[in-house]
Amino acid sequence: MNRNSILRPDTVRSRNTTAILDAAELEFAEYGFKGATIASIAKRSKLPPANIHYYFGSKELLYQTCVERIFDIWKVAAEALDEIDDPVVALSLYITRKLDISRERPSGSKIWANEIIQGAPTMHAFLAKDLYDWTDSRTALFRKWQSEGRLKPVNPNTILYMIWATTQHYADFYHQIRVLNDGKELDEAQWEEIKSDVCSIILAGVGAKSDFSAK
Amino acid sequence: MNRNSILRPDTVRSRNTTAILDAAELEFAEYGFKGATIASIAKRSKLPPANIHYYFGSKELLYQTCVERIFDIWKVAAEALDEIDDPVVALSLYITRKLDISRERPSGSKIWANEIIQGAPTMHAFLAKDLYDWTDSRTALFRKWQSEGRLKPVNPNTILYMIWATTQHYADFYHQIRVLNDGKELDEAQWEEIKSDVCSIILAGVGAKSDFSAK
DNA sequence: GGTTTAACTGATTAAGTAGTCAGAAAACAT
DNA sequence: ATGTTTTCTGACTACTTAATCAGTTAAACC
Repeated sequence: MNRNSILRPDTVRSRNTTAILDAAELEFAEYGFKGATIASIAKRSKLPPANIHYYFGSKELLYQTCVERIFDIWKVAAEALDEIDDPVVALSLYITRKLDISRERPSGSKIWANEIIQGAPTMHAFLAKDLYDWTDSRTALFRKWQSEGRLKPVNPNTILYMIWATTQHYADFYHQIRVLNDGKELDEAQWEEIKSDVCSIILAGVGAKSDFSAK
Repeated sequence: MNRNSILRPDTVRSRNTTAILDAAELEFAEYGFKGATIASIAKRSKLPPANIHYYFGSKELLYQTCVERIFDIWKVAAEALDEIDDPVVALSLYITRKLDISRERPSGSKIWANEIIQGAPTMHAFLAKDLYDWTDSRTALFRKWQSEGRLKPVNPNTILYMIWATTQHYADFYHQIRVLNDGKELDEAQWEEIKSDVCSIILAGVGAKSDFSAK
């Protein structure tokens, strides 16, 4: 009955739970909670359906475990805005990290998108508490920068939303981007160009300036 | 209430098909194609489930009709970039229109998001043909502006993606935005501020300049 | 090697699910 | 009124779904 084995070595249990979570992440990302099926997750993970209930108890609990795993990854990117007092460096680093995550783990972003579209039935508490507080302290930082003339006076929330929207667009809408890229995957050089262009547009857009005295 | 009454007057048929399409739009937006159920759409539209099959034949056809109705609305916004040769005016108008649509018809944007997340099983032909061509001609226009020094030299696709991502974010992620707005709906003044800030950030970000000779 | 405990799964259940269809009800024509 | 066509729907079918559970296999321990 024990769960939550994001644990050590190469036990049968750890291998199976990881395989199930990986499969579930793809399935939930593609079809949302309602549209996903245990049978399909079982097939993707090459395990019998009953095994999934054995490890996770229910579809709901599997989903929650999936979501928690995503949060852990996103928290790391969020730290970029925490300790750096230079808007140019802080925003560039945050945007770059978020784009890296969109590239490497698009499923996480898609699950989040599905959740919010559906009105966040599962994540509502997280939104209203953790994300609210985080956003609040970040917009306070933006306001400080604005008062120092290092950021243009626009609504700080709008700045955050634009960064989230744009960076996650490269995960959620990757299929569309690939079609418009002549059906080809984005290559290394293109990803670098995207990072550079998005940073350039946002930084110029919000009028981000490094501290003059430090220059 | 009854938008887009494809059919004439106030017949039983037109009232019912509209009620079903409105209900279906909400349902598909929330749960995607797989997650949506005929029974739930029937309940939303206050009609018996068999009636939906009577009018639309199948879930698939209902979905397609839904999607077509959305395209018709989006095409209007797309025209903003068609005939205006001033990047400042053209981009402002396009962004403003897209934000208006996100506010008034968020379901359309959500259905689109769900479709793309799932790899566009239904809209793929539209993506690869119509959207591809439209995007191609728009990015050509951006390149022309760039050669005239009226737009910063960044990848034109990135500019479009940022506009799409940001404007549609206010539809797809409205729930999150509302939570971060202290649980309150965005009011008229806030929407105006968003339009103004988004235009300001994007225009400054891409270095949009009106034609000097015309000034 | 034998006993206990944990890991697993095939078969089944009960609750949805899209779609069908015979025929009722309404609209229309004469 | 009467007959005829169109519109509509309750009851049904065939299938999918999450979840259960009895029973089997494998591992752990002594």
